Amino acid sequence: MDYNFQEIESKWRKHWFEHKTFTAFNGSSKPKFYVLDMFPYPSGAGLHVGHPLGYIASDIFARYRRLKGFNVLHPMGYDSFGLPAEQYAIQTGQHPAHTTKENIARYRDQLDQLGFSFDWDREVRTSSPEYYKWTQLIFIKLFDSWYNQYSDQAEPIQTLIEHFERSGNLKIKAYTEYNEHFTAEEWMQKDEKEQEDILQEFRLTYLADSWVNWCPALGTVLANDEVINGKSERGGHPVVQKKMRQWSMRIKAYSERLLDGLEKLDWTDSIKDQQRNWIGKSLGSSVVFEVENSDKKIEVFTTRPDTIFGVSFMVLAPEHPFVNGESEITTEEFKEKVKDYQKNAALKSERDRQSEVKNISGQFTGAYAIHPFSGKKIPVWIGDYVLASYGTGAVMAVPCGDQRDYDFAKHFNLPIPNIFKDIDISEKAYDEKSGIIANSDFLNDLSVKEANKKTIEEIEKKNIGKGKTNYRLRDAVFSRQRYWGEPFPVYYKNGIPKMIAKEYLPIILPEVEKYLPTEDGDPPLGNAQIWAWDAKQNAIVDIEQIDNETVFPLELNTMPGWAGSSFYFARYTDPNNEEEIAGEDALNYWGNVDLYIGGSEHATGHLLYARFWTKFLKDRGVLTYDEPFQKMINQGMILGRSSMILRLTIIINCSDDPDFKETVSNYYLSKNLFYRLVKEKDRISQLILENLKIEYPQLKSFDIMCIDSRHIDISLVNNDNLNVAELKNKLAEFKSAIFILEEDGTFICDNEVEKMSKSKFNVQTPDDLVKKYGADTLRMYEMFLGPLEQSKPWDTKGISGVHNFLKKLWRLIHDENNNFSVSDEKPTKEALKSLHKTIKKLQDDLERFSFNTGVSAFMICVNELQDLKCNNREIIEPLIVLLSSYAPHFSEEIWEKLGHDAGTISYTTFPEFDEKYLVEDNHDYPVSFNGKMRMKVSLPLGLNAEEIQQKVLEMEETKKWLEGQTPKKVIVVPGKIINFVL
RNA sequence: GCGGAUGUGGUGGAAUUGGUAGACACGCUAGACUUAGGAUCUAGUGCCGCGAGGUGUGAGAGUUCGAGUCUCUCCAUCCGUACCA
Repeated sequence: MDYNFQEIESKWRKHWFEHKTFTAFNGSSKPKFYVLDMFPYPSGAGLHVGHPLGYIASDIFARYRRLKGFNVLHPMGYDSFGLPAEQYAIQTGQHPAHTTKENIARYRDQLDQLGFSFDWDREVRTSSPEYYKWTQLIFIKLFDSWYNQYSDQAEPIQTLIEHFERSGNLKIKAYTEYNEHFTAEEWMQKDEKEQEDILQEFRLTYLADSWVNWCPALGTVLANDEVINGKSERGGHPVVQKKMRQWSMRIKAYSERLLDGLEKLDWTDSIKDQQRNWIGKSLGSSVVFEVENSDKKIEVFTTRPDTIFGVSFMVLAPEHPFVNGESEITTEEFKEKVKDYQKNAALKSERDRQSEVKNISGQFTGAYAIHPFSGKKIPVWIGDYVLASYGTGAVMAVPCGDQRDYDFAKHFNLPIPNIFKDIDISEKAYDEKSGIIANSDFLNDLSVKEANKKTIEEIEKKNIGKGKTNYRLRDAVFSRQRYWGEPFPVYYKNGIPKMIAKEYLPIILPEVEKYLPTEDGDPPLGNAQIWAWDAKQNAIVDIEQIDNETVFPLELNTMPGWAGSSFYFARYTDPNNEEEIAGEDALNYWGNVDLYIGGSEHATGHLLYARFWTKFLKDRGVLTYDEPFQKMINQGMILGRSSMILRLTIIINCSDDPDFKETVSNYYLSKNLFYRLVKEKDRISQLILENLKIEYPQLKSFDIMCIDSRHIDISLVNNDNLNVAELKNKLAEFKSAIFILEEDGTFICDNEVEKMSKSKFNVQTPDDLVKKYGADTLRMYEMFLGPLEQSKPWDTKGISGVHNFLKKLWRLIHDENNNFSVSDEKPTKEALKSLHKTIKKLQDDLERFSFNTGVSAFMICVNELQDLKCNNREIIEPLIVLLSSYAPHFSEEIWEKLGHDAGTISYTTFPEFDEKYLVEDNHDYPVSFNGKMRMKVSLPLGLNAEEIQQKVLEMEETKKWLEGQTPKKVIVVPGKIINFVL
């Protein structure tokens, strides 16, 4: 073999490792550049070919920036807390720390194989105590903060307490949903518990009974983004609503800043829009409706105050306080019916409610509200299309202007007053925000926009509401009933949560016997024996010692997966700092991430939470920037090609009794036979019969009942051809299976393109390909596959093309005996042109992250050099430097052979592009007549438009095409095109 | 429903500011070398046509001397999200 990639690659991997070639130093006269990948969760399946896609891209870019003279930070780590390790632990009893360690080792091996230029000295693991110490510290800081809306930032809770002590909460403008007022005296009279209850309304993390997505199968609570279509993201188990005491993050306080911050980020519109929608800002107004014969007032939020005269009924969420418990407004007559309705609604999980979008349900409460302007009586209903968790949990229904209200009104025969001038609402609601308002007292003849403004003015004048902004974003539940996560630095003194002081962090995850919840339904940490806090000794002690005097119970929940990943980017900049998350110098030097590469699936999870924490940490002086990721590229998913075999379920009859039937389901039909099953039924049936007869000689009749498909391991399949013998050998269940083959003796599988997953047996690991073609080939091939941001099915068909390119280049600079050989002669003009064209193309491609066309540029260049038989040092050397970001091992090898110090190619400089080599004496102008290209003329460069026109008009060929006509106009773009308009 | 994308040969995909559509690669066809080829090299390869030529970027219109690219309408596929008042 002439290009011995295996030898070359292991040589350079070793060299880089031993020489720490890619260590990044804090502080340098060079400009900085921070390239970051979303760190992986180290799953048991190892890396598949989709994982490295983004890493390869970021590595190419990091190496490119190094050549361009930047001090590059390019770290890697592991998001190593998570559910799979825990579930594995539940099944096998293996400690998650153990499996996590093993998985990380495997990941590291696989990553190393690919020649990444990570600075491994900066590795972080979210599950290591040295790291989660900081996660715990941030939690404490959040607890110790409130959001001051005057300064528009988070501030220490102490300042709020001082304020309460001085003047109560009357003059404060804080982010909270607490709406009672107290004076300084009243504050001082409250006991510790009462004070803490109030403070919890302000703290940025707080305990609350909240409706949570409870997953009975996993025995845990899930965040909204961990629930997909009413099922858990992991495992797909059903999720129901449950009220639990949970830690929550007051992310809502940051709604506006999270929205604003998007403006200055260089992210795709798609992700920005997803975040905008998630935050869901809407402008409108609150309006208070009095209730007849009651002192209760129903507050609603509406984005359409202009439609206030179209209100014909009101709807409360079934969970609304006014239809529950003491403050109930339901009349005696309807109490029973309302209770029934609520019971039914509560039984429905979120999923059921969703799937019943079209089903309209509701119940009249017997109560009436009073319209604030017309004074009319408005019936109050409850209905589950109104959500308790959005707005005030109550709506003023305007059936003529909102389709849902319209449907509700039609269904329950409620009036639908029309308040739009010249609009027909007999079929459906008119929900456009335009038109003229009618039948609306003081709003008549106003446009929607004017009426909106006018109504808010009137509402505010009457003091029954005010202009208001509402956000869809909800506070993030932060507790998980799991073992394998960060423990909270929290203990409970008589039910009051207390933070453990910074000096005693980290609070290390205790050992447990079982990873399942306890019998009482406590989280797994409830199984820990050594899990109580001695507040005097400041130490974790045995739970037996709990006396609630000096020894207290510790929090049993752990933190969610997104905790550790919300600040890791900052930790990389100063990973060994034991005093702070990162020192000021490191923060100031590296700043935020310049380029972040990862999947778009984290749009409303990780990417939102990381932004939230960053803004918070900036407020509290921990970080120096308020957006973590300046530019982001979202790589597409690499899909797998699954192979499936088609299974027949056949009913057979082997006796004379027609009712004596048996079912067999171990017959498999080759794909092409299956597709011919309809057309050539008899022939295929005959084939099946022949096979059946072998096993059932007594067979009288048979009938195919159904056909289904089963995933099988793609390693047993080659070009859709199943290796039947190996399958039978490997899996016992197929030992006695019958495979009905094609005429040529093969068994063809069906296939489908879908997400790679262990359960579909379609995972392609990079290992085999690295073995067969080398890491450089795989790196280039993954880039060559197509635009980085596009999802695409994995397909190895084209890999030989990329491999050939490297072989070709190798041969170009080696003689027949595989000895390195370059010419020291001056290169030809053509060769220089080819080189400089490539430099320019490559640089442009890299700057716009077009990695696939970059690979093509190399191929074109090498093809040209091969045609020119050019192996001049002056061409090869810069070309190798260009190539070093894509194919680092190959390039290092040649670089050394060219006489440079080993391992120095990464820190040489990117070749300078010189336009002079591209300048041609002549340019082939396409000449078109009326826009149609007819001929090409070669003209010297440097002529102006007029001269070009003159020259072309004089040509015989031109005259032929003009056929004696005089052109109306001649368009000449020097260096580009000549067009005659006839 | 709403939001975002994407539609180009047999296939993956190029075409950066409107200026020679299909670069590059796979595949395929033919040939050379070879004991052999899943090695290497040469030529060809959008479609129709012997050819001149015609035609061609999901469909239809428009702007322009000129449109894959800009505008409008529609269709298809994928992703995200969903009773948000």
